[in-house]
Amino acid sequence: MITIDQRSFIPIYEQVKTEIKKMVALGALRPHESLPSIRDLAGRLVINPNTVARAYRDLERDGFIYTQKGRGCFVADRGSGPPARERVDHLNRVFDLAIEEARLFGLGTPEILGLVERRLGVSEDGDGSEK
Amino acid sequence: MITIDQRSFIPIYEQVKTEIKKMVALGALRPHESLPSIRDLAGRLVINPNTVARAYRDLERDGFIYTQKGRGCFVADRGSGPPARERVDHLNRVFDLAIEEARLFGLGTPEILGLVERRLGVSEDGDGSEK
DNA sequence: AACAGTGTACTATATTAATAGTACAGTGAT
DNA sequence: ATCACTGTACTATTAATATAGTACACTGTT
Repeated sequence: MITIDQRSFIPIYEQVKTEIKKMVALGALRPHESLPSIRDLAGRLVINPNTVARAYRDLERDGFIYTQKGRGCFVADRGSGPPARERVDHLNRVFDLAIEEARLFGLGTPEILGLVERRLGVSEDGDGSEK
Repeated sequence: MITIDQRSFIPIYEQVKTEIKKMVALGALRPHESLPSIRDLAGRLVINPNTVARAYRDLERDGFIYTQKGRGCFVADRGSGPPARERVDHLNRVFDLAIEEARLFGLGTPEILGLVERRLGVSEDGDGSEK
C-alpha cells in the first residue's frame, strides 16, 4: 500500500500525490474507484488529515481524481489526467539524472548501458536486492 | 561547476553538500585543495552566505572537509569519503528507481533500453535540453 | 599598522510544511 | 430525524529553510 518517509525532504503531501499517481498509472486504482477517505488515509499513514486533504486537492486540480462532497474522492477517467507528453518528460528527467550520476562516477556510455542492462535483468524477476 | 535548483524540495544547503561530495568523489576536488570561500560560492550561486556556511559546517562535521579560521575550507585527506562499494550501491539504487518508474509507465525491458540509449545520446555532448 | 579576505556567530524576518483543533455542509443508511 | 460518514474551511502553532544584516576574530599581504 501507500508508504510515507517521514525523514525525506520531499513534503509528505507530495509523497502521497506521487503514490496515488503511481497506483493509478499502474492500474492498481481504476477509474471511478473510490480512494481512501481523507481521515482514513491520514489515520493509516499517521499523518494529519489536513496533509492528505492538501494532496487530494492538488490531485483534483491536476485532473487525477474528482471529489464529491459527502461521498468521497474517486479516480478520474483516463482521458483526463496529465497528457502522456508530460509523463514522458518526467521519465526523461528521471533517467537524465541517473545518467548524470553515473557520469560523475566516471562511467562512459557503454558502461552505463551495461549497468542498465544488469539492473533490468535484476528487476525482471527478483525483488531488486542483490547481495 | 556547482549548480543549484531553487525550485527543488531538497534544501539548498543539502544540494551544495551533495555537489561538493560528488566533486570530491570524482576527484575534481583533491585532498587539501581549497574550496571556494563561503562568500564567493554564495555570490556565484546567488544564495545567502549563511546557507553555504551551513553546508560547509555539515561537511566538516561529516569529515569531508576541514576549515581553518581566516584561511578557508579545504578538502579532507581521505582514504575516507564513502568507499567505492557504497557509491556503487547508490548508483544501483538510482537506476533501480528510474527503471521502476519506467515499468510503472508500462515500458518493457527493450523499451527501457531504447529510452536509455536515447538519453545517453542526448547527454553525450549537448546541454541536456531537447525540443 | 593597515587592509582585505577568511570563517564564525549572532539577531531578525518571511515562507513553507505539518500539526492540532474546531466547525460546517453534503450523503446515505437507519 | 438521526447518525455516521464524507469533503471543506477555517484559526493557531511549531519547526525548518532561507534570507538580510551586523559584528567579531583570525590570516596573510602590504
